[in-house]
Amino acid sequence: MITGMSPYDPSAFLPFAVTVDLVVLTVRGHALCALAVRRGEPPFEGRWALPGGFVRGEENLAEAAARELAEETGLCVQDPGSDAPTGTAHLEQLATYGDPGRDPRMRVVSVAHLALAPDLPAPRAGGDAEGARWAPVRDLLGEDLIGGDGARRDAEPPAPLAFDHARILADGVERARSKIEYSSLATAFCPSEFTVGELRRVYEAVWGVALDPRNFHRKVTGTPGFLVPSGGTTTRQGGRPAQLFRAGGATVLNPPMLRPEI
Amino acid sequence: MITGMSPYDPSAFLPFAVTVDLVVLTVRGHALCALAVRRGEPPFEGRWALPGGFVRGEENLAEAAARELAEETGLCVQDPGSDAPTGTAHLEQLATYGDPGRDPRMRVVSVAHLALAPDLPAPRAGGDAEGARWAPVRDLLGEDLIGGDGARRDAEPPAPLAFDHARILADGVERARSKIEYSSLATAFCPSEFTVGELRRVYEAVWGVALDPRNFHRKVTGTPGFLVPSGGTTTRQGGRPAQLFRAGGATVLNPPMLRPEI
DNA sequence: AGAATAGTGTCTATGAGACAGTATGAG
DNA sequence: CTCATACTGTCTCATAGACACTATTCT
Repeated sequence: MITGMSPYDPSAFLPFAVTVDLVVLTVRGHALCALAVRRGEPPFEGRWALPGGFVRGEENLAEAAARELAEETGLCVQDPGSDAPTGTAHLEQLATYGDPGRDPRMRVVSVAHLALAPDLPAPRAGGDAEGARWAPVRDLLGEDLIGGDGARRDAEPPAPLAFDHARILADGVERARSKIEYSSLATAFCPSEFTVGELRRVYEAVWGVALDPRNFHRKVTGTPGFLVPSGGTTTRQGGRPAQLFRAGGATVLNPPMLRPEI
Repeated sequence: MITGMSPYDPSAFLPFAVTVDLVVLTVRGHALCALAVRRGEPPFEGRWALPGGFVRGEENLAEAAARELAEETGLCVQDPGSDAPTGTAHLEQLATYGDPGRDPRMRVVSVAHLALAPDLPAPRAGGDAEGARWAPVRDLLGEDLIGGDGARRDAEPPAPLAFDHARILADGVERARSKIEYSSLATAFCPSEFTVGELRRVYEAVWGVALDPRNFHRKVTGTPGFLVPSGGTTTRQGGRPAQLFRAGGATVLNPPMLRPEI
């Protein structure tokens, strides 16, 4: 890493603050939602932001992100062996943002992480944040201004997120939309047992499209390793009882579940 | 970014050094190669490493990566408008590595970038690096120890890369292998004009497989926006003259060019 | 002529999308 | 009964992979 400088110039080393920011996504109702915290201090005081915090001296980036996630939501990172009381989430590194001036106070490089969680937990405000909530992604990004399809007429004007968090959130959402195509990650949005219909509603919420229930059923049950029947059935959605499944061992989907174009 | 700490703890802010490391890939002969520089100072003195350097105060991460790339190779980042003399390359952020102890001297967070370049330039050592070379990825990663297929019996023992650069390189290679499936990025390995056969050899080198020339031709010429004929022909590969193409405007390939499994 | 590469055509298996039709519960 | 959801089956079209065949150059 400290190689290839020409000429070698120690004065080029200047100290940065390094933080982790979290894009925590879940599906509530029929909408893709993200965790937002209200800022309790300047800059952007009172505005919504992504949760995050400094990386500490003894932890690596993934550990810092997992710690922040636990502080904000109580969620533990999915890890076979450690049984979590409140729920488990998928966590992965997203991208790093380090433009000069993205934080007016100092030079901050933020390593954003993406977390996918089931709907179970109620958000809990951590520490100095005055509040936390699950907000529909379309509200946070102000995507529905022209929307002819999504009928939204809420009073709340979409105050933009603090810092460059709108871009980070957009990048995280696009990563999630893309990854559930060719991986089994959509099950991270579901509780440990779920039906094919519930999994389909996850795909519909993340992609924002309607899917054919019959073709979807044939596809996901036909992909080896994606779903394993857990034996039980449920009728919590109404209608004929549906078979319950757990996530199978497969992480990569072959063939992929390509989202319909436009 | 500086939100959600509980309790708010200014002492948690400790200074990091932030660097960019580069995974620069090209196709030489029939092998995927990466740019490696020899370290001229401890730690890991004399060992091969990825090129990289500190992020300066006034530049963002992409600018720092582009500057390092130009210093090491003379390549300019692909950008319609700016005509580069030595050649252009694709550049994108890869991932960030920040484990404590990855650099024994201090806490360093490295934002790795991935660059894809055509074979034109000879590597030029920058500044304090005592040398630079294009090395086959399989040599740098020591992947060919058991290889029954790839006949390699070179004298050079694969001394592992310095720091955690082997992992960074592996991540970059995997990103490149995956991205040429569903994007037109493979053309970044080609000169401005190229034949279908040359493009196929790029895919074969990156994936390490043999592809059917006839199906490949039908596929790439049938994907709209991937290739546009430039009018000329060439016979530099021997055999019947081949039509020359340029990269089309499409960045995403639909349908994708899926690599054969196993 | 023979070797090498370029390019076209043809067959087959597989999967996606559209949609008919049946099964089983709640009210 | 009606309605909602679950599930199965069938048809058609597009595409991938395998491979025969022709075209054009070089040695």
